[in-house]
Amino acid sequence: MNKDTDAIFKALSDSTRRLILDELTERNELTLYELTTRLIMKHELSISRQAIAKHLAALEDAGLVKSIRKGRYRVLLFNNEPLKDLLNNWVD
Amino acid sequence: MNKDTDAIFKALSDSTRRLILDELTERNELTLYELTTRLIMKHELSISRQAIAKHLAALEDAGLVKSIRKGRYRVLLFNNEPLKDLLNNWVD
DNA sequence: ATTATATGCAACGTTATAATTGCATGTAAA
DNA sequence: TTTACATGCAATTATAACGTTGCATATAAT
Repeated sequence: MNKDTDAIFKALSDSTRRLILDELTERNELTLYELTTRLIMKHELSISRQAIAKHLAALEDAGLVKSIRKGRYRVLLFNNEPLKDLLNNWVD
Repeated sequence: MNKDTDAIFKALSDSTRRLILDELTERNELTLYELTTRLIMKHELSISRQAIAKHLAALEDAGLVKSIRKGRYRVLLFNNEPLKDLLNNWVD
């Protein structure tokens, strides 16, 4: 019942955040800008850049996304490590 | 992005509901009454029976818990089927 | 039948979450 | 050094989630 686990499940509970993870799985190293346009264009999502940035904050808080500054861009990296044993208590 | 997936992740996003799943994993076939006393006594949770009933509704909605009436009791059964391939898109 | 027990249902208040808007900062190109 | 572009931060609003309270229903025991 640790705090990290809670952050992970909370992060996964939103469909937009899961979509972000899907995008990052398909094509790692997206910038926030690229991600935003992809979500809006490709997935016809109507959402602001700021809203996406908040979702990313939640994902980073859970350790599911890392981000590094590259020039004026912020590059996003998916980290699935926290997911690996997440359901092991319930699924064999 | 289907509705079921959303219900499952939403169900898992609450720590009390995860605790309920833990209890049902440890000892299947609990009645709502037993579950309530266990959560309150054993885990020192301060929560009403009605609140637990709502959590169970969420878990049932996600297909994670089944319940059957037995006399005046409601017996709860854990079903981990919906969890089995839940993270497969992200974890190998 | 009456009483006790286990559960169901609905209205309400409080808090948390998602998203927007507006402005500020930092970096790159002209 | 302007100007454009990508991102960061803060205040606000709207909605959803969690929990409580009060009452109703159903089954079992006396």
